[in-house]
Amino acid sequence: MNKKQLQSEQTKKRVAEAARTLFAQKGYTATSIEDIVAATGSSKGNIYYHYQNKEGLFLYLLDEWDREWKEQWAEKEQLYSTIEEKLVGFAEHLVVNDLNHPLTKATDEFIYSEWKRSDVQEEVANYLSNHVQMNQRMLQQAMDAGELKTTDAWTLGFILEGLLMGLGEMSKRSPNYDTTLNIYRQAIHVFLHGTVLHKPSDQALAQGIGSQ
Amino acid sequence: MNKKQLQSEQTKKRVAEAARTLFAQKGYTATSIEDIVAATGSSKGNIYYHYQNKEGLFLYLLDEWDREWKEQWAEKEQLYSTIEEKLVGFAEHLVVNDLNHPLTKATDEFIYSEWKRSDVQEEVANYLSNHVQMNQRMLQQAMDAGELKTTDAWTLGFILEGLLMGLGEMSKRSPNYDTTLNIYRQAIHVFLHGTVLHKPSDQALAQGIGSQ
DNA sequence: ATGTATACCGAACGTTCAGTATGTAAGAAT
DNA sequence: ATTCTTACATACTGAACGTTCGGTATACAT
Repeated sequence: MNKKQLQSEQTKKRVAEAARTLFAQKGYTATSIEDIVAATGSSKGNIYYHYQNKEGLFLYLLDEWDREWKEQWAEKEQLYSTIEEKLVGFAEHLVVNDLNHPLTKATDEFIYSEWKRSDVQEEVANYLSNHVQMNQRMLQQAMDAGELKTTDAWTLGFILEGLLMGLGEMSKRSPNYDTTLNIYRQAIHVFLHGTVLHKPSDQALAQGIGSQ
Repeated sequence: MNKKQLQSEQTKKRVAEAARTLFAQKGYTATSIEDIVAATGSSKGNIYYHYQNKEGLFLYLLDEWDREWKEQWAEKEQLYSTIEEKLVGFAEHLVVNDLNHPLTKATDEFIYSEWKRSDVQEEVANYLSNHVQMNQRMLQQAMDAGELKTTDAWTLGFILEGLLMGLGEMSKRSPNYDTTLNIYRQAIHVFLHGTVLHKPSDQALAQGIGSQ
């Protein structure tokens, strides 16, 4: 690694970090290249030297994020044994690493602003599909272990993903950390144990015993 | 009502309808006032005569949508008796009236593109809060009727809203109607009955009876 | 018949912003 | 010592778009 190459790499990172901060603060569209120029002291031409374009710069940041996210969860996952622990841990991981990540909102904005472009749509679909499959594996394991009712694991994975994504969507608006964490935990509980009241009489009747 | 006023109202509606179609097809940002001009044959000045600005025009469309949605659900709700029927009906209503509504994506785009503006954020928060409260009432009724376990109805309403919103978010990408409807129904089932396998031994032990 | 408010037109403006063309200096290669 | 390449700077382009505004036509009231 040359002295020159080293310098170059550093400036590239400097740009990336400044961009991340700005995207987080102002959003994707509202952050202009000029803003990044002003924040880095670097020049416009230089940014276009290091990154293909504005979108490329943003996608670079998303890649970094995804990589880190996966690494961290892979480490954490091993710590849990039962499906309940695992799901709660997963929910917590989401709250900590996604909900509070600076780029969540900017990413949503980016996706929806470019929502017509098929390549973006494809990538999002891919990302979701991966997540659903991840959930599916997790749930299937639990089914095989006799922890969960045996049903279609893919559908269940889809529902779990929907639940967590929806909670995220809602929680982005109200930034109370403890409440959010609590809601996520309760949501996992609902996912596992449901909400209907099993009247003693019902169970008893089903088992051929008198009520009460 | 004058002949002139009538004409005026008609053109206003003509603009609204053309705008709705265009917003649905191209999204909010990508639809220019010029596009609407071209589609209506009306002029730019005329559009600004009838509506405050581009945003005002869009919000007008959202208002219409919301009004219709509420009316239709109010009618439907009376038809159900148990909470299970009601929730399934609710889910179906969402799939039919929201997921397939032309403005869903454009609305998301609009919200995220204007996500910095506090008034927009407030309105969204309001909208969500209303929905959660709606769910809360529904669930509280079911709790009072002994259909559901008695817990915090607000949290449960929040979770339900999250679940449905997340499923919507996911289903927007895969437009298979039947699959979507099926997933929603199963999601309601999970919400009500959970996913864990109640081993017979567990229940039996809890009740002090031998297994099987 | 005439004044007036309403409905509508369309050219022009001002601004924003991603992207490019061109220049240059310093380090690396020969 | 020279040439070449890399890394960065400056100035500029061109297009898009929301909004404004001076003006016109039409229906209605008096």
